Amino acid sequence: MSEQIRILVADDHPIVRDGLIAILSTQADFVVVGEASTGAETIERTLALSPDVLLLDLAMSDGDGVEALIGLRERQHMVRTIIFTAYDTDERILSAVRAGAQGYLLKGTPREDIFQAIRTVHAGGSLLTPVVASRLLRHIERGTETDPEAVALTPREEDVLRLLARGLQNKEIAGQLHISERTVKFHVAALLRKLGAGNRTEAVTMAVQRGLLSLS
Amino acid sequence: MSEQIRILVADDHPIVRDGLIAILSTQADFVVVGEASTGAETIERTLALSPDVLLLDLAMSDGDGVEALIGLRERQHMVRTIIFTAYDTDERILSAVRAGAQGYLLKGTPREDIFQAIRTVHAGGSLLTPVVASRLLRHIERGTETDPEAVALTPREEDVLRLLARGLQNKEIAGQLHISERTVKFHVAALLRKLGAGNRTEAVTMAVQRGLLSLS
DNA sequence: CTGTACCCTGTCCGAATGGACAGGCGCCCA
DNA sequence: TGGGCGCCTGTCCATTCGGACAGGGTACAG
Repeated sequence: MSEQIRILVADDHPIVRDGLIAILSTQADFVVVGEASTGAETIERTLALSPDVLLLDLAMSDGDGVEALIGLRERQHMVRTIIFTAYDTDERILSAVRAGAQGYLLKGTPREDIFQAIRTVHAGGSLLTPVVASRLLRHIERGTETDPEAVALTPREEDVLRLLARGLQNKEIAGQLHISERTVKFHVAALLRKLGAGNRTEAVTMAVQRGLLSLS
Repeated sequence: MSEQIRILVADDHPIVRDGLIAILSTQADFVVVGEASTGAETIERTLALSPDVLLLDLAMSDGDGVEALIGLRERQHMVRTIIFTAYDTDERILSAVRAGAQGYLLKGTPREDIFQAIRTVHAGGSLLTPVVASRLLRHIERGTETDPEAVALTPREEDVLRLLARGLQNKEIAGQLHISERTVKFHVAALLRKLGAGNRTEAVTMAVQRGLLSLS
């Protein structure tokens, strides 16, 4: 049994964790060594347990799964990681891959494919579905960091975006952030340009679709 | 063993189904008699298997879990139903309760509470978390159907809302729907009024938050 | 020190937005 | 045969939005 793959399951839904544990337990070469329901727990348990593979949900209650992954990388912890998410449109998948995830799985994936994915990643391989793979390829082909699909918003732009989503108008946003209305328009214009949106409404929906913004 | 509660699990994520089956199987008085991954399957299997309790996800790949429930009610099938969803802000929860669901559970619910909920509902009780319960109470206290929280959009308004979310402006929406720009403004105004939004951007985010619109 | 990125501010202007009037047509139900 | 509702259309107007000019300040890396 020394060949078993030691797995840590990180997801904020008990059901999903139980589901993963249940189906992973049917495989003789898998053993789930721990669970985590928050980003902080994920870092802590990974450091403590040193699993072979980390199954990580992007939507953790205390912030982002990507943050947890970046936190681990900063601590030089190179656990092989599979992102486990409900949507393949989530921009954060790309962020996660950049942060060192070896692959990702949709929650709709058949269980056999999940087993195979874990074994592949554990064996040193990586695993991406066509959608993500093609987006990454566009990165490589262009050989550039300036990918219109992968915009990096500045902190201030995120502030404006958040208020934009709440339906505030420029003047109100200016009041909230203690800046002039003109400056708000400056940041809004930057958002439209970076997101490729034609107006503030489209900017908000596109940001949501890319996982840059969550409507709480 | 004739006292076992026969359960049908409907969710479009295999993992969630497996998770439910796994934890439900630990209870001697539960038996999962079937699974469904789409709304159509849910109706079909419920009619075929007549489970005691239906665990139903709101987000089914082929449309709405609520639709499946309404379809069952139209066929006079009164299976006791628990909605199983990730968000408690979803307007569809209220729709589901109106369609005859006895309760709902968040996917973040601890497994013991899930067991208890199933037994409660099977025993003829109902089960609502404080958030949903209070919203329903507001319905009853007001004794009215005109609940500002539960707006009913007309088909045309939904058309406009969908295009609004894509960032189209009035003139473009008019072209898409083959109506005048003025009429678009009429429907937009109706949306703002019904949703209580101050502008189109807020209307879109509020609609998404209430489950009236999904950003595909 | 020079470049670069981020943040902030201004004026001017055409276009889009949303509200306040007002009205017509078809359908269904009491 | 009303009345209600959904859907459609119009004009007028104040406000908002977004772009096209401009520019200045700070912080940090090479």
